Amino acid sequence: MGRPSNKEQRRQQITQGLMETMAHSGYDKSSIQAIAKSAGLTPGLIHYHFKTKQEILVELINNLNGKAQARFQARLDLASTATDRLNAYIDAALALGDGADETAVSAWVTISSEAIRQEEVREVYQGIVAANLTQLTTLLSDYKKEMTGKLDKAAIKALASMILASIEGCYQLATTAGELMPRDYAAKTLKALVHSYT
Amino acid sequence: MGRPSNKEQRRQQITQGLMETMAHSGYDKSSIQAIAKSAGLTPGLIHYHFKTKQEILVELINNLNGKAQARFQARLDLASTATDRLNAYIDAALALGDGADETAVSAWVTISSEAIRQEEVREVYQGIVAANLTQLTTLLSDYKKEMTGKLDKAAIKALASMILASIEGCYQLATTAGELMPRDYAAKTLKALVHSYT
Amino acid sequence: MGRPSNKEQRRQQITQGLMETMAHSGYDKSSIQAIAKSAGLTPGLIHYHFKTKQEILVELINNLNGKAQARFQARLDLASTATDRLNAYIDAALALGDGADETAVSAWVTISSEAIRQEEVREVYQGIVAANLTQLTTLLSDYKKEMTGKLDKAAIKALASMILASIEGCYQLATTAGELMPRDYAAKTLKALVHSYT
Amino acid sequence: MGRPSNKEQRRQQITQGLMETMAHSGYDKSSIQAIAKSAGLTPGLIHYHFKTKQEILVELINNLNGKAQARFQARLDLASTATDRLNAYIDAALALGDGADETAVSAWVTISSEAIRQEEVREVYQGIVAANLTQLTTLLSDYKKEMTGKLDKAAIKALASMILASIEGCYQLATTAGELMPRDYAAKTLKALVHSYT
DNA sequence: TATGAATGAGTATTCATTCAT
DNA sequence: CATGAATGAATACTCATTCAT
Repeated sequence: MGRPSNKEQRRQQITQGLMETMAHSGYDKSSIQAIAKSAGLTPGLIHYHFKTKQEILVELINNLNGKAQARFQARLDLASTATDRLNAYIDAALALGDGADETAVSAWVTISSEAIRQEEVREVYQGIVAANLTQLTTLLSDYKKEMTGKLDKAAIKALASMILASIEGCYQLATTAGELMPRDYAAKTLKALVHSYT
Repeated sequence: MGRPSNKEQRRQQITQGLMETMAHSGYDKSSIQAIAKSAGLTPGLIHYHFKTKQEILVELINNLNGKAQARFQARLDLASTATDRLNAYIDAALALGDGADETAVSAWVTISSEAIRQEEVREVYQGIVAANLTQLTTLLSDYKKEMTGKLDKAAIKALASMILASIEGCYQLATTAGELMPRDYAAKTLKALVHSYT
Repeated sequence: MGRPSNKEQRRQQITQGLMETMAHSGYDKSSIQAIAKSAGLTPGLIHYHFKTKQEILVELINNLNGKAQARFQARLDLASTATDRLNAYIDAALALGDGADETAVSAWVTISSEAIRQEEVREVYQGIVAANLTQLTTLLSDYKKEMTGKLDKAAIKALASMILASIEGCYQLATTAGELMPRDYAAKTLKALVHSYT
Repeated sequence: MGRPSNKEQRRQQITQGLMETMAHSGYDKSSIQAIAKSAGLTPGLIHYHFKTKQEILVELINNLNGKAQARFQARLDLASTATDRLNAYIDAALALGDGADETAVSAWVTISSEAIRQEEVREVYQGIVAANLTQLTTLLSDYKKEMTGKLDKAAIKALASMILASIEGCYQLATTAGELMPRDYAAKTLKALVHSYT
């Protein structure tokens, strides 16, 4: 009895609203009123579903990460070798056409920058970075076995870090200076570098 | 007659003030009040020397870029081969101990993110990106000749872009998740990747 | 659902607040604080209902013009001849006892002066001037027919302009030097001048 | 000994500076810095010659009035009859081509409006209004004798007031809605009205 | 659930005036 | 006389959050 709950839908609407405003206005300039407008809701309702603005941000971060993981998993299902799996990771991160979902990429760059100053955001963000480093380390270890590469543990960790850094850097340059970048260079070049190295 | 000018000194003080507050509070939260406090000046005086807050930011960007170029030039003077010169570039960008000047690096990451939303900042930022791409392309072309590498023009452009992205990504991860990163991995790993590739 | 709207009432309160402060402090000195106080509201609420201070001013101009037109219409209903109608116009403008609504008159003088410097205000103000010139021209044409006057079109236009100028001038002197002016001279003298002329 | 004083010249420069900025920015927006710039001087020097901003305004009012009187006197020298003298007054005020010295007229309109709110300005302004009323009353009395007009003292006072109001109104409309006004209507129409009336 | 009115603290910017040189 | 650095108070406008309905 009573109307069916729409909490989940509303929360989705709201995080999407934040993502869109944040993509071109940044986090600070994404006022609750602006988010509300972008989500087609009213300011009061935002605070009915989220206690604070930061709470929306955290949920958005997790949403974006979830989608990225899903993209990776989808490609993983088609991969049979360790090389395929490593490529799947890089492609899932970069092969979207270097900015397929421009809004999401732009929002992610902004999130990285918010991680510098908001403790709680930093924690969530670092959790995601740590998870990705682990994931990449595993992928690289398997890959090394397959290739009888000579990398030691430290080198693998360093390589994983550099791959992650490159990906984040590509997001950033795609957002801030996309016009200056070559077409579709990112995934291809990164894969080539990694494969030549191992 | 008249009081001796101290404009240059004051402008320096102010841009440094912005750099420091921006490094841990971001641009929006770097209020004129905060900048003033950090610079040991009064808010009114800030606006006596700079018309707008954005003007301070633009000057800071140019300052930081100038220092980076100076670091590169210094290393360039010691380099004799094309390989040395390429290494000099990467080292100048990354070998500061992955965050020697943490404040400047953190400020730079924030600047990249501001480039998304402030037109004028974007223009300045893109100018610097373009200049660096050109610089790197030249370095890589020379390097290729020296190594009889097989890279074509497009590949060189792509590699230059990826190197720049990696550097920016390293700055970002150093700032947002420095604890998770290996010690001193950045310059070493990037150089290794590039050299194995060519 | 939701709180009942009181937008119209609040906007009225606010424009009245501006009118009062503007009448004796001018537009620039009518701070949002001052308007808020005069309206019995908080500064934040002012900006909830009006985006900018200028928007309040524009609404006030239209309000004042609306009231003036209403006064004229009321007198028009009682007028049967062209002479009556012309008198109705002048009386509606001036016969309020040369300052019956001193506050409104004073605010209007200030508005005229703001029209010099604020583009948007000027446009609205000129629209009202133009409408009044048209109105007066029609009144004078009818009046001329009734009186078999010898005025040509250009003379009527000039006369309409002079009547309007005289009215505005009366407002100004009433506000700035009211004590020096004779009692109730305005409507009577202007009507006499016009009638003797035609 | 010592350099020759340039006080008078400096004061002139400064009042002219105020006149110019005030003409299109109003009094409040005419900052000392803006006046200084317009006068080709420095802010500090302004306050060396004038204690306050208001003092500049008062001197400007007197300057403008002085010039107006001079224009009238010049025409008066050519006038032989009372009619000529009355025309001389109106022409001196209005025949400058309805805005010959646009800047001065615009500044004067602004001054009228400042008279509403600044006590000291109002006093000076009212002094000028009073002097003009007296002047006009005398002119009209003489004129009446010449024309054996039937105006009583009260009517003359009322007429003088209306003439002054019309002049001020013409200034105002010339400044705020000049494009809407007929060419050179002002002096001609006002003289015609007055002469038909007496 | 939902609306939108209301608030209070905060922000960039302006400016008359003072004053060291 | 002259410069221009410096200040402190004021101002329009923003916004997360609360709350009456």
